[in-house]
Amino acid sequence: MDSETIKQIRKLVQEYAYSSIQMHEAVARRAGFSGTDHRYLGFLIERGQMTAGELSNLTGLTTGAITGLIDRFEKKKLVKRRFDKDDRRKVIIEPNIKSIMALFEPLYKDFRSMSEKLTASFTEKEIEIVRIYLTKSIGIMNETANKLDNR
Amino acid sequence: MDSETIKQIRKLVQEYAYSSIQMHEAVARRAGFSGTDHRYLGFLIERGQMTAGELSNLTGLTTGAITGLIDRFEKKKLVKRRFDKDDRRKVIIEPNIKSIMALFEPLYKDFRSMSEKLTASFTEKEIEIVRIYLTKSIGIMNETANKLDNR
DNA sequence: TTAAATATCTTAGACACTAAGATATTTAGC
DNA sequence: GCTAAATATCTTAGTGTCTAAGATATTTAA
Repeated sequence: MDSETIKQIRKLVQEYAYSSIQMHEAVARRAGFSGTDHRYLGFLIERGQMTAGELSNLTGLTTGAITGLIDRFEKKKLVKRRFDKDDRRKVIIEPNIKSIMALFEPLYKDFRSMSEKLTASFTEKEIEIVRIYLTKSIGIMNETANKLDNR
Repeated sequence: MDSETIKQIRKLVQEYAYSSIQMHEAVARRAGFSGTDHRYLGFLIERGQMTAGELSNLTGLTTGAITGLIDRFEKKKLVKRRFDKDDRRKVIIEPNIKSIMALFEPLYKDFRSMSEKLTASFTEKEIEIVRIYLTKSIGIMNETANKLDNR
């Protein structure tokens, strides 16, 4: 493999990350979220219900910040608080998938349609290459993040 | 193209975005940056010097926030302010590439090495597929972000 | 020459974050 | 069973970054 090619791909991956973040920020602004709340809703959608403490670990925010986060989401009826029946200290955050989706789906509609068209423009064999690339990259990024957070 | 495959890729792309953001956040924490400053330094590295106003447009922050941002970076000697010689109202932000790199490179070292190994594990033809996929995805994300920001 | 436009900075107030401690509940040792 | 320690979340005080509005400095255009 040409070292020039490797360099080119590295640059592309970096650009991809920035474009991705920019798009997420733009969506957040449109949905009326300040800062990072959009991302945390994403976690909740992706992983489903979790306790306040789990969300704290996942996001790196203190439990105090998480309390405020849940308050904001609850006020917008995007999540519900529920005490764990086996451990009443724990607060389970139940995302209201429907309301969250209804909020963001219109904003992602065009993106989704264009992305699907892009995927469909590849052959099955080609998209399998992309699939492998993405999967392994995700693994590498998670490993890096965990290492940096001493986990 | 199988609709199941398309769905799978969509999910993967989403997961990729979250892992990428998580890793960037972890790096930022380690480098001693609160919040979003890491990302803005990334813009400066990627695009090179720019005026305060350009950074304001790019980030969506007000000019007041940009003033504070540059102050923080300048205090850490990561950028320098310079007046544009043709228009002395403009403040050109000159990133100190060396100091910024020195700050982040150790944190990205392992990631970079793993990523390069991953890229090298594909054939030239395969990586060309990945290259096309990433390039077109970047285009789609930029278009989406611009549309949402009414640009 | 001067008014309008432009680019950045300043300031006051809003909001989310951390750190530390309070509260409520569970676990473990006796 | 009782009590101390541990755990999970919430509360509070203080900090930092953001926006909105207006100030300042410079350029452009009439």
